[in-house]
Amino acid sequence: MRPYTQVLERLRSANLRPTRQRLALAKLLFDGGDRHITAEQLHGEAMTAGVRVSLATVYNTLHQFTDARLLREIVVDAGRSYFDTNTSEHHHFFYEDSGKLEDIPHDELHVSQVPSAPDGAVIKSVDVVIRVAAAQAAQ
Amino acid sequence: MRPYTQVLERLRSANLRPTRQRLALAKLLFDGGDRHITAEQLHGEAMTAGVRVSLATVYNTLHQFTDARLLREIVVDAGRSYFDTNTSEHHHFFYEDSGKLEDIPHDELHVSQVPSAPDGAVIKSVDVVIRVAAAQAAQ
DNA sequence: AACTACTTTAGAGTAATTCTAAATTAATCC
DNA sequence: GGATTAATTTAGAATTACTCTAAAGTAGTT
Ligand SMILES: [Mn+2]
Ligand SMILES: [Mn+2]
Ligand SMILES: [Zn+2]
Ligand SMILES: [Zn+2]
Repeated sequence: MRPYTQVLERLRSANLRPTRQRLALAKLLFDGGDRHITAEQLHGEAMTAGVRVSLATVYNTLHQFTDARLLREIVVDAGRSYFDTNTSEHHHFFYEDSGKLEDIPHDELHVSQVPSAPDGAVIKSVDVVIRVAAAQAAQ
Repeated sequence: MRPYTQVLERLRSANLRPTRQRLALAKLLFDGGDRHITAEQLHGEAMTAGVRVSLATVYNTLHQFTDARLLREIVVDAGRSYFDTNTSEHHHFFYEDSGKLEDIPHDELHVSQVPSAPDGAVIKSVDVVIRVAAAQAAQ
C-alpha cells in the first residue's frame, strides 16, 4: 500500500489524471494479491470502504486501466466480464456452476504454434478459458 | 439440403421434436458451410427467408442445439455470443474492429499440457480466442 | 378424434453495460 | 493564489442481449 508511486507513474504515462476516484479504485484493485473482479463487485467494495464513486466511473476506470495494461479483461459469459489484476501471461479455469475464475499458471498450459496475425492486424491477446462443470452435470 | 434426415436423427436422439421452426432453423444453420452466427442474425435470416419464428424460439433452439452438440457457443465480448456450426475441435481469431470470428484450423494451434480438471469437476471445453486488431490501433 | 406433453410466442422483465450532458475537479498559466 | 481550460465524474436515461411467463398452438400417442 506504499507503492502508490508505481500506479501513479503508470497513470501518468497513460495520460490519466490521478483523481481521487482512480487512486481509490487502484488501491482496492492492487492492494493484496491477484484478483478477478467484476465492475459491480468493485463498486460494492468501494461503497463498503466509504469511497464515493459512481458505477459509470468504475466502468470507465476499469476500461482505462485495461487500455493502460494495468488490467486484463476476461470475458467468460455473455453478459459478464471479469477484470484480472494479474497481467502476466496466464490462462483460466471457469467454473460454470459458481461463475468463478481460477488462474492456470503459465507453466501448466502451453499454446504452441500460435499462427501469426493476418496482414495488417496485430495480436492483442491469446485467451484460453477451460470451462469446467460439476462431474454429474457433464455429458 | 437433402441431409435433413441427419439433423432429424440428431434432433430425435436429443429428444427434440422436429417442429417447423426447428427444421427451418436447422436448414438455415447447416445448409452451406461453417458459420459463426448470433441469435439476432439467425432471426434476421429467418425473417428474410419468410420463416415466421420468434426471437425467443431462436434463442431456445440455439441453446437446445448447443446442448445436443449440434452447435458450439463462443463468447467473445461481454454481451455477444456466437454459435458455431463447426463442432469439431478448433479455435478462433476475433477481430475486435469488425466483431468477426474466424476459424483457426485445429492443426495450426496446439494447446498442450492441459491440466486436469479439479476434483469432482469435468472439462466441458477448451476455448482459445486470439484477439486481433488493426495494426495502427495496437500499442 | 381425443388426450397429453412439448413447443412456441408476445410481451414484459432483467442484468450488464453505455451514453449524455451538466456539474465538478485537476492542471496550467499568470 | 486566483482565473482559465480541459479532463473527469456523475445521475439518470438508454441500449443491448438475453430470459421469463403464462397462454395458445402443435406433435405424438392411443
Ligand atoms: Mn469492455
Ligand atoms: Mn447462453
Ligand atoms: Zn487470472
Ligand atoms: Zn469456428
